[in-house]
Amino acid sequence: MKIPFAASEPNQPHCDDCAVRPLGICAALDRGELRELDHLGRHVHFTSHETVFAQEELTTSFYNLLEGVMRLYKLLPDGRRQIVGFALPGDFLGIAISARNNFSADAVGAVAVCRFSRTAFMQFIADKPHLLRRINELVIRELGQAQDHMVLLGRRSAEEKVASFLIGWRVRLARLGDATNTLPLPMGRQDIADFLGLTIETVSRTFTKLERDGVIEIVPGGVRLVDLERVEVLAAA
Amino acid sequence: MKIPFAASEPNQPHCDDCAVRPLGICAALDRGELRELDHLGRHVHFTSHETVFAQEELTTSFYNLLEGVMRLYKLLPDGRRQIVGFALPGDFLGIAISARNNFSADAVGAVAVCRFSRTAFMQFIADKPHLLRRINELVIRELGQAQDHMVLLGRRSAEEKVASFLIGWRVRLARLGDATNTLPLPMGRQDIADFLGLTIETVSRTFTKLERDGVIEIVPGGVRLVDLERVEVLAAA
DNA sequence: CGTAAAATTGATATTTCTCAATGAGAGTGG
DNA sequence: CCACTCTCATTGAGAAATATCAATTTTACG
Repeated sequence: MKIPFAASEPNQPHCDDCAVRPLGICAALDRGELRELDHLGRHVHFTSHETVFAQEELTTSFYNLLEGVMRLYKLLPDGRRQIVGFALPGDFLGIAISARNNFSADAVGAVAVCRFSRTAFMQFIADKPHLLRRINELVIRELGQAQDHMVLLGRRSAEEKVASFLIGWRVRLARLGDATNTLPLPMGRQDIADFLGLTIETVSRTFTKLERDGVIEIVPGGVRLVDLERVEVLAAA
Repeated sequence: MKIPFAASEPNQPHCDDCAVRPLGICAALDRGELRELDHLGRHVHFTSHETVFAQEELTTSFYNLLEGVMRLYKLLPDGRRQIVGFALPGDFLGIAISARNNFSADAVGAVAVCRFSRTAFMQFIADKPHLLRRINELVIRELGQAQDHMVLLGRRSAEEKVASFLIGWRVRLARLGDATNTLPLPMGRQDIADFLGLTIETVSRTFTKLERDGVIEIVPGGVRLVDLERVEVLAAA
């Protein structure tokens, strides 16, 4: 059975010993600001498949992802889904959002976040130019990734899409310290398909083909990049 | 013959009587800031197909588009192109760009821009929280559009893509005051194709089909939305 | 161990692309 | 003013990639 509601942590930890402290937003904060932030954030847990926030909803909170993976997606009225990104620890969700959410977000596996009230956080950053600049930087980086992804969606073949996905995922995990050629893929095939603009069958067939070609090996819960170089060539810069 | 180099205006106009003054960045500036900006910007003209800046180049300038249309695009090594957006008057190019350009930009027809030195502009905004917030807003809006476009590229049919494009283009022109059902399409079919992740032939066929169905009428230099409602249904919100 | 969900595989359908030809319009030089 | 040429758009026929539908197989989980 699933726990229906997100549980709030009883003993609130401090920013000082936060795992994602050197990542994302918090990296730009000085000692005093961190202390201030300590009072604004609350740790919240979500179980797999729980929705953290939904498209079109009024944005009441911002989230700093501490642990786990989230999928960020948009739905068409007829149910077609496009995943616009996967969030990893250190990613800050909400800055890139106006009064209403542009997309939905839910947990892929267990997730822990640091939640901030939107208004409180807005107030916190309002007159801190260095923080505003930092946030700007982060949003601009996201925009750049979005543009890269447009190229992938609009102009690449299924095989190139899958290869690019693996390379991109690897790079992101590497930045979190997990620098190995065996990639965990906590999201399902359908998620990958909806991220790459493909069907689940095409994703599955492409994985199989890459494995037959000796480029990757499909392992439980992920993939091993047998021939990294070749994956990179397929991803075609 | 084409004029090979962009011509710099001899008599520099003032922000006060700038056509795009109430749009984009400048809308957020007060009297004094505008006067300051007057000294930073230089008007520059480009002729059709001229490149304003190129992908990977070091970003030395920001541009406020005054007149005309620009296409913003990324190229794959093998020449495939994805247009990530079209810029219209009032759009500010550069904020969303880091040290190196994320994409190339060139003129679709004649273009006039107000050019700023990157360093001077950065200095200008550095300690103006209200301006930083405004820029944030604009980048976030762009990111939202990018995410919408991902849905289009990844999950929509050719017909839906074309219909969405027409609706989106109409909305943008309407914001500039041109609120009619006859849309000028200054960009060519290949540009539309590269924006929508289609081939030129598919775009052409889709236009023809929409015309046969009595939804649009293809006119020289553009398209008339005969049955706006139906276009909107096809665009499928 | 049994059941449900997820992934894979196969056969076929459909969409979109590719290649090739034709047609229309804009600008040029005679 | 009229051929001429060039580019761009359209159209057609066939090919290819990916989607769809259906059936297994595998994995995860109680």
